[in-house]
Parts: sequence; C-alpha cells; structure tokens
Amino acid sequence: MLNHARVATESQLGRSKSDTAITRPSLMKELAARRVRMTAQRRLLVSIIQDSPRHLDAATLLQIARKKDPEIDRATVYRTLALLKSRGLIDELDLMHIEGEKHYYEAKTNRDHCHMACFRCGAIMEYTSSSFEKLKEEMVKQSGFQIRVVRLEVGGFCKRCQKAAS
Amino acid sequence: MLNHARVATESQLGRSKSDTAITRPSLMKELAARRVRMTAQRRLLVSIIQDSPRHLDAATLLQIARKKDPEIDRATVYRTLALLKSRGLIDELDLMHIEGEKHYYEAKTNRDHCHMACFRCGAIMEYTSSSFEKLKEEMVKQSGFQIRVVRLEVGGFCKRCQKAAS
DNA sequence: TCCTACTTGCGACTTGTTCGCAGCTAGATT
DNA sequence: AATCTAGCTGCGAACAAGTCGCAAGTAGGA
Repeated sequence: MLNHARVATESQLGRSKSDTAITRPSLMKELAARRVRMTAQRRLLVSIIQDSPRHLDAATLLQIARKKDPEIDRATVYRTLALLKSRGLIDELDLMHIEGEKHYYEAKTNRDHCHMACFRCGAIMEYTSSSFEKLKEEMVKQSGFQIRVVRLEVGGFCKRCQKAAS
Repeated sequence: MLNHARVATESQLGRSKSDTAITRPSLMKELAARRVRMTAQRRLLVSIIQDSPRHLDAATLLQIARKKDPEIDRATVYRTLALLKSRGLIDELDLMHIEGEKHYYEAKTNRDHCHMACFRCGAIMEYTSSSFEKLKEEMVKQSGFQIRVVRLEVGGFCKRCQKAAS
C-alpha cells in the first residue's frame, strides 16, 4: 500500500492567516441539525471519518470500523457515505486513481482545496490558495454556472520524489 | 441517457485569441512519431476518439467501433485507451460521476481546461482561462510539485437549468 | 519472404459498489 | 414508560466496469 498520509504543502504551513486555514465542522452536529436519525453504526463511521488523518476509502473505513463493531456491514458503510455525500457533508475524491478505482472521502472543509497526488510515493498534498477561489468566482461570473462541488486533482511527482529520481 | 454534448462556455465563444482556443493534435501522427505499432483496431478507435464531439466512455467507444468492425473486443478498447493514456495522448475524466462510475476520454488539448457538469441536464461545458494557468504555475512554485496531469471538475447547474428550476 | 515480438479475441475473473428483503430500532407519540 | 412505525441494518446475491492469461493472428523489420 502506498503512503497515503495527507501532507500540507508549504503554502499552507507558511501561513497562519485564518482565511487560509482549513477547518472541518463537526459532522455529528451537522447531522443532528439536519434531524438525521443517529444509530450506533453511523456514530462510529462518522467519528472515524472526522478523526482520520488520511483520506479513507470505503474498504479501509469498514476495516477500521470493525475493530469497534465487528458486526458492521459493508453495505452500511456505503449507505452512510452516500448519506453524508448527499447532505454535502463529505467530499468524494478520486485522487487520480492513484491506487485502483476506489473513492476516497474527507469531511467537507470550510475552503475548497486541491489534492496533489504523487505517482511515485503516493503522498497526498492539500493545497489552498486565494487564486483557486478567484478562479471559481471567475467561472461563475463568465459562464453563469451554479457551482455545487469542485474537485481539483493533480497528479505528478512531489519534491522529494523528484530528487530521489535524479 | 443524459445529454452529454460538449458545450463551449461563453468565455470561450466570446474570445478568439489564439491563446484561449482549444486545439487537439492528431493522435495518429503522435502515435506514428512514437513508433507505436498500428493495427486496424487501433486506427479505428483512435479516429473515433479524435473525431468525437462528445466525451466517450469505454462502452460507447466500443459500440461505435463495432459499427465498422463488429469483431472488435472490449479488451482491445480498454487496452488501447490504456496505451493512449500512458503516452499522454488522452485525458481521463470522471465528469463528477454524473452517470455512474465510468470514465470518459478526450484527446489531449493544447491547454488544460475545466469541465463543468450539470447535474440536471448532463451537459458538459469546457472552460479555459488564464487564471487556471496562473493557479497551476502558483502551485508548482509554492509546493515544488511537478505536475503531470491536472483535472478540474465542477458539478452544479447550468444557466438554463437554473432558470428552468425557478 | 520470413520471423518474432507484439496484438487480438475470448472467456473467466476481480474489484468496487448496489439492491431486495426480513428483522431490528430510534425517537416521536401516546 | 409503553407503543408504534419509518427508516435503518445485516445478509447474500447481483451488478458494472475493468483486467488477465492464453492461444492464434499480424505488423513491420531483417
């Protein structure tokens, strides 16, 4: 398995301005606010997603969940992910299909961000910038399109792997 | 089936500056230049991809190809797509999984562009802008990441469907 | 014209995900 | 607290997209 840890890019680390910080609201609270029925399974899955330092795919999420509740089923995982996605609480990522065709999930953040996936080491870096926000604004203005979800994914080679290769 | 026609956005139609025009080089020539063995099947598939006004998925490509060569096989389609992708001649798109999990393909263009997918009517709009180019440059500069492929996809509602809904 | 490394069609298989169903349960109502 | 029921769960079977190993065919260089 590739190293799927999320890595902040310099651009993120270098700044501490609140407008560039990525934060994730509490999924549990959001669900409560939306009057979604809470079950033990949902609580478990949601807490795992919320706390995960990596981007999870369905199979990994199931595996982690089973440590606490060995009875939990695959279908429940998929149904819960679909629920969260439909309520706009998580984002679905492909991460450039860096490791098969599965999807990855992360709790929605206050700010859209880009994912950069290294084809060599599998690291996933997140990147936010005001230019990205500007681009979105421009798209809306010029096309009249109403944006619901944005996904910006980049595949290539991270700094470290470029060095390693040369 | 949704209407998958590619639609240029106003931003594109409104300009005729050469630096914003999207062009596609000849796949056949590129393959020849790379000394890739040409077979009747590959010629057929490549010409279909090159000439298609829509974004094709593997199944549709196969279906179209079979009109000319009923013997052509699914595996050949997938293998040819993998070949073109590995040589960097086509881009693979998810189009926000607007219609199932299949992938769509298009001949690589001179300029990266964004795909906007309407959740209601399924129209796919292409969008290029210098801001997108700038964002990419900024990402490279700030993170040191070496970009190989970029995919910017947006899901939401097109102008027409917003009106229709209200 | 020959040769062989590469390509093809075929069918079986894998992987990721969805579905129908019968039993269970959250949480509103009494 | 006891009841009720819409909605959730686990299960197993099914599905869709894509992959693989193999034997036979072929592009294109010698």
